[in-house]
Amino acid sequence: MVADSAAVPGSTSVAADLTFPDALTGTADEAARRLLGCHLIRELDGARLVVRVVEVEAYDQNDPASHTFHGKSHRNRAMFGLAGHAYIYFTYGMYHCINVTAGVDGFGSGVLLRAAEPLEGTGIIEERRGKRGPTALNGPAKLCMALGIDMDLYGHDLTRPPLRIELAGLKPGEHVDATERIGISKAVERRRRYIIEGNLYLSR
DNA sequence: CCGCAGATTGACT
DNA sequence: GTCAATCTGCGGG
Repeated sequence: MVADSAAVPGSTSVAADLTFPDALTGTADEAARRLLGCHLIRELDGARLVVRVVEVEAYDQNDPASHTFHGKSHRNRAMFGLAGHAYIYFTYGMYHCINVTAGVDGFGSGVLLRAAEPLEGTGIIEERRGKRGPTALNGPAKLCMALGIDMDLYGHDLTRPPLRIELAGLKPGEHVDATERIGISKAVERRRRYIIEGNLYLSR
């Protein structure tokens, strides 16, 4: 039961004995690894939607690609708060993306949720998206569209409904890979995108 | 299959 | 004024 972290690429190790959100108070990379496989539980219009996170990216204040690199602002303030809350941003004039805040209070770090596989409410998710299969959830903005996540949930405590996270380990045989992040123009070479290798619901 | 343009708004070191 | 942690549809090979 110790062998887990040694088998994964990258330098950060992951202890399995912490619960959300205490497991996210370390580095963004540690938090990212711990969020892989977690369940996102959304109550929306009386329905219960559950998805399993399979792709994430780590960002923090020391990273030129991070929204927090230039310090605290009105837009990014949630990232500087306690771990386990929602940092949601609006981009390209029409999309929302969600991060789970990480680290200690006062340090701007978080984990972008990029892709997930549906576990419950698949029909509703596919109907909301007008798409079936992986394409309904395999991208950060798609994920938010599928689950009805927007600025109303900015700063939301993710231990509470209507949007909650429960940590969950990987399945036997699954393992984590670290790759370059997607869609950024700075610090492109940093391998802070973490995926469940080979999962069908990755964004690519 | 691939690549690219257009959409459309707000934040801004 | 610029540009963005994106997605989609369309046109070409």
